[in-house]
Amino acid sequence: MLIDMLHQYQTQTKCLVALDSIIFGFDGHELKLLLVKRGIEDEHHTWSLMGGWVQPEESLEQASNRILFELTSLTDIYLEQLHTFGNPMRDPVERTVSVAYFALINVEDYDHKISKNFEAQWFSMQELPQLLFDHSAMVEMAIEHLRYKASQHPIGFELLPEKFTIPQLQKLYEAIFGAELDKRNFSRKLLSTHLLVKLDEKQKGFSKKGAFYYRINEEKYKKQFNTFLNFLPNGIA
Amino acid sequence: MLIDMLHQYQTQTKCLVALDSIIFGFDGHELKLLLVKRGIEDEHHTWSLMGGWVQPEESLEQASNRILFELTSLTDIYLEQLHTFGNPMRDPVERTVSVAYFALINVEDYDHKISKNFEAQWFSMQELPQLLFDHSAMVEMAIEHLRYKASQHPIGFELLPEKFTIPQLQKLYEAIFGAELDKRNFSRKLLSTHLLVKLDEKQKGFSKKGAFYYRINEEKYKKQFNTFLNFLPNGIA
DNA sequence: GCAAAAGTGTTCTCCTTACACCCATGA
DNA sequence: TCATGGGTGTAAGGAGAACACTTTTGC
Repeated sequence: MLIDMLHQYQTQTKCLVALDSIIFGFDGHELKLLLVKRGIEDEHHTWSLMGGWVQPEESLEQASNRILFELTSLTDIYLEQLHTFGNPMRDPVERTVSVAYFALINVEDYDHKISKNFEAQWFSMQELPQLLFDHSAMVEMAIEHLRYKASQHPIGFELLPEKFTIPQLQKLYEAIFGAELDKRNFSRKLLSTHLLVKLDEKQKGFSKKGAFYYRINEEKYKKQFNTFLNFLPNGIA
Repeated sequence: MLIDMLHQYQTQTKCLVALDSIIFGFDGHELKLLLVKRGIEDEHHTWSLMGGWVQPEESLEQASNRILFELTSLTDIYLEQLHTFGNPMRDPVERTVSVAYFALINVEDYDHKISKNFEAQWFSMQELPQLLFDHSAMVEMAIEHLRYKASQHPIGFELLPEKFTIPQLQKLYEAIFGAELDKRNFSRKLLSTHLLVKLDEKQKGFSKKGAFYYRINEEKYKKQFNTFLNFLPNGIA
């Protein structure tokens, strides 16, 4: 027995499809989340994730890149689909299915380019305000995913400038996991991947000795992306 | 500057929201995929994933459970959201965003309960037919996810009957990964989790000696689900 | 008694961990 | 010269991998 598909297309109720971005940033000390203010009748001036509607002619990936660009003017951002949220009551205005993407950007890049069309602000993960709808659940899931992902891949790069030092990267990992790591073991494990290229330049102004900058070996990184490593001591996560 | 949200709700074009299920099964030897025949004008009698439309009053989880139940009459199935597919051209009839769920069931359970409303069939993963739309990409992603998940959690249970033997579970893992595993190391690693309860009963009829049945310790399993283990020799995956 | 699958133990190696000292530099 | 953070080496313990023989029982 076959399903009469064409009939079904016509009788189905359609649904609004939105997209929300969980945007993580790192300022050198703390992990941060980028939020925007939204004005909605009942809930005026609530902070929320940056979001938007999926347009008729664009894919979800395109929509997520567009929406991120509208806010930050950044392209080539690490962006990954996280989960789709579709509870009928999640948006009290009208039923909306929202596809959540999570993004990693470095705060420096962003600050130059912020769009004035939005009232946006970085929040420490420790001090998040009340969020719109089910956005808190999205953030929760995103941080969990970030932890998992960072524990398996050296994904932390994406949150740092192109040139970064190993101590910076370590601080980032410590911020993500809320735990202290041993610098000797961390740098050994990291360098053993051969994904980092040491530069001649040293970081100035922060420490007296100065730490060497590294950059990522893009090619090798892409090739090895699906290689599972283990960036964490066993006790954590 | 605030976004005028209410205005935006009214002017957005809506979209069909569907759901597709990648249903894995295991028959003791091979990993299988459950497909249904769909009749669509241009592409008559194409095999496809089991799918359906998300109804106005139901959540995505509810929809995925309902759709699976319609086909298999099974409840309490392992079901997990995989990814949402939204390319504008993925469905030539009309733009449809599809949320893919992946499901694990054991073939025995299913065979008694199959609904006659669908023409459904198990396919070996080695011999999949051409699939509708982007369903092949969904299957691809699902098998990858199954491999990852199985490498970290003893999730294979879900594909087996309630009582199962360790050699059965090993065969399942070998089917998932397409690799042979050492039975001594496999059973040691598995038993070290203390997630299995040995039963007094032995499997009859398959081997002469007979293997002891085990069942899972549900409580412990749920508690430890997020514990990452490592069920695979390093070389694999 | 033999074929076929079940079940079990040990050694070696490598990765992980824990831990402490010297180095370079700016003030 | 001293304070601050950067950078490296090593020894001990544990987990993973490789590997072979005994057990059970249906035929």
